[in-house]
Amino acid sequence: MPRFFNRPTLKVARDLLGQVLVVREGRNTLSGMIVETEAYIGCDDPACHAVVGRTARNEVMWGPPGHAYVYFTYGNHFMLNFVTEREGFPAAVLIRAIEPQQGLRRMSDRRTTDDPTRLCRGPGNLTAAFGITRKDNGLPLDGKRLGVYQNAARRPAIGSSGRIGVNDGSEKPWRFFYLDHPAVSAYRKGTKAGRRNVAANKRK
DNA sequence: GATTGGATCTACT
DNA sequence: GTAGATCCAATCG
Repeated sequence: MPRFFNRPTLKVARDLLGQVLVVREGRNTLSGMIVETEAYIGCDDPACHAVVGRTARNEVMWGPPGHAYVYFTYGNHFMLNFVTEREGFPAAVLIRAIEPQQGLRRMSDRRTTDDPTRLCRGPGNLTAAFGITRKDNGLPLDGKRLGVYQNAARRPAIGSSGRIGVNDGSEKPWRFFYLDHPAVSAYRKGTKAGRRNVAANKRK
C-alpha cells in the first residue's frame, strides 16, 4: 500500500477514485467508496499548505507516503488527506466525497441527514460522518484504524476540474471525480471553481 | 499576546 | 445568494 502512494500525486488522486476507505472504531466498521479527490503538490503549489514551509501543522505531509494528514479549518471542519510521494516531498490528496457503504446508521447519528448521497458529500461532511478528527492525524493507512482498499467494481467515467475553495492555483485541473455521481459535491456553482466544475461535468 | 483568515456547511432570505 | 458559526495556526508586535 505504501507503494501505491509513493507515486506522482495526480496519478494517486485519480486512482483513488473507486477505492474503499475503511475506518474501524472498536467493533464497528465504517466504509465507503471514494468518488471525489483533489491533489495538493509541493511547496510551489500556492494552494498547498506546504507553501509556508515545514511547520508543526503540515509536518505529516513531508513524511513518508501512505499516512493520513488531518487538519482543522473554518472553525468547524476536519479535512482528510492521504500523504503521497517520497519522504521529504510535501504532497497529499484531499478526499472530498465518498459513497457510504458500511455503517450508514452510525453516520446518520453524527449528521443531520440519513440521505446516503448527502452523508459524505463534501470534505467536512465525510470526516464528520466517519468520526475522523485531529487524533487521526499522522496515522498510517495500515488497516488498524484507517485503511484503503482496491475495489473490484468497474470504473465509471472520470472528470476533472479546478480545485474548490482555493484562491491561488484554482486554475489547475487537480480535482478528480466520477461524472454524474450523486455523492459528488457540486455546491457553490456561483464561484469560479464551481462554474468550471459545471462546465467540466457537461463536457462529456 | 493579539489579530486575521481559512482546502466549509447549513440555514435562511 | 449570502451570512454566520466557530477555532486553530500563522504572522506580527
